[in-house]
Amino acid sequence: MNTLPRSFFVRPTLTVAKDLLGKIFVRRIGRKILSGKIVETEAYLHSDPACHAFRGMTNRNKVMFNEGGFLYVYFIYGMHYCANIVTYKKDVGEAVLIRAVEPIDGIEIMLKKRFPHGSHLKNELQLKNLTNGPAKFAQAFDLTQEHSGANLLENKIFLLEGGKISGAQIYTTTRIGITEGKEKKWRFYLKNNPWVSKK
DNA sequence: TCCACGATCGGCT
DNA sequence: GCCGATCGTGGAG
Repeated sequence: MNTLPRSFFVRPTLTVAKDLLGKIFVRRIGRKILSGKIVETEAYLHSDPACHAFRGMTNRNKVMFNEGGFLYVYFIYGMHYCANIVTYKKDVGEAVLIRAVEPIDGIEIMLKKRFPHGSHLKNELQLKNLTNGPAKFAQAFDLTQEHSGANLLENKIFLLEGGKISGAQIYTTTRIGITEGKEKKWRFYLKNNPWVSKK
């Protein structure tokens, strides 16, 4: 499978948000590999008040002003991290939030990250709860502030071409957890996928 | 300096 | 369906 090139990310953000569905997010920790198929995304454009970059560059959001193909991780609600993929051109300030993935490789490691005090039982509920939400995905893949700014064309955190996704498999709707720009239909997910966080 | 609030989750009713 | 946890951020003063 091919690694996604810079040119994939340096395109209009709504296009990238849709095209990211079905792609494989990969994180290498030493010799171990964690991977999952992206099943739910949200787009954040610089002209949109819900976007962190809306009011210009700050210390928190400066990573968003890179050209497409970098990771932007931020801390939210005093306890969670969320991971985004920077999109479009340098100095614009746009990104796509990864809201959910379907786990593929490294499920045992993800279980330990998500349920450090839990049992070893890998029941169906635990499997689903692994990555069916933006902060759950970040925790399962051990993505924190220190990974913000990572170049997705290097070999630690990167994306792979997955199977083909047709437009008919994609559902388009409004974004979650915001008060401004809530009418915009900039959330995309794969129909009938159990890991999608909210129908 | 201060302070309201958030791209959430999990537990409880 | 509702609510509490918990703190960084940035806008206001």
